[in-house]
Amino acid sequence: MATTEISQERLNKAAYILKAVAHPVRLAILELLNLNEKMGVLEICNALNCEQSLMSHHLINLKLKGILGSTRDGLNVYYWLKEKEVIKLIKCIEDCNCTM
Amino acid sequence: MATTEISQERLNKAAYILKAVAHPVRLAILELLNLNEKMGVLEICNALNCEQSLMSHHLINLKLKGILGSTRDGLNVYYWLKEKEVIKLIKCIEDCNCTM
DNA sequence: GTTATATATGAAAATATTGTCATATATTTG
DNA sequence: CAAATATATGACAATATTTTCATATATAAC
Repeated sequence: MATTEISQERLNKAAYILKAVAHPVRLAILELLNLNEKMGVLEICNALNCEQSLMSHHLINLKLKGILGSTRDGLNVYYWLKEKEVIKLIKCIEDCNCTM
Repeated sequence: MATTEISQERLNKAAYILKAVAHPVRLAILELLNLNEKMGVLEICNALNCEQSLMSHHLINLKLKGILGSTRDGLNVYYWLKEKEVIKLIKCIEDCNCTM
């Protein structure tokens, strides 16, 4: 073992959250909700040009991990960015000189 | 389209880099190399209890994306953390209240 | 050159994620 | 209650990632 505390559980959690975010559509959702406070599902679908069912899957995925919150108001369900910290991840990558 | 510049290409790149990092073993590699400057492959394998061939795949993956650098010295190949910015990603997640 | 050691490679199997589609549920309106 | 609209769900197909294994390559020592 190495000199440091590289706990398996901590790394698993970090990877789990990173995976949740590591998808172009989900990143777009996060940025959108960072700008817009609260949005309905169809509104998000239209803004990101993504089919409703797929969008639901993505939204629920992010909600399950505590990254988004949601509330129903009549027919609509509104989502918002609950964990604003994740926006930093995106900013952070923009500072990287990683290659594609 | 939304009010903002949510460029597809930028999001694809961000997702691509996040995916590279979003794996417990690769996260462990990054932390290890953040602490240790330069390490040989077997050294990393032993520290992280991971089989050689699998480790090579991970290391080459990270190198390809510009996150690690490597150099051969005799029989050994040494890897180092080239893109230190990525460490911030891990720190960033630790500040999150995301659930597992 | 042969042997030993370290690392890389490629194919294939195992597993996980993503996308699609049909349909279910929830709510509102008439 | 029936119809319309918004969202969620679940199964399955498509695709991508991860792991394993056998083997290749590189270098060093003899």
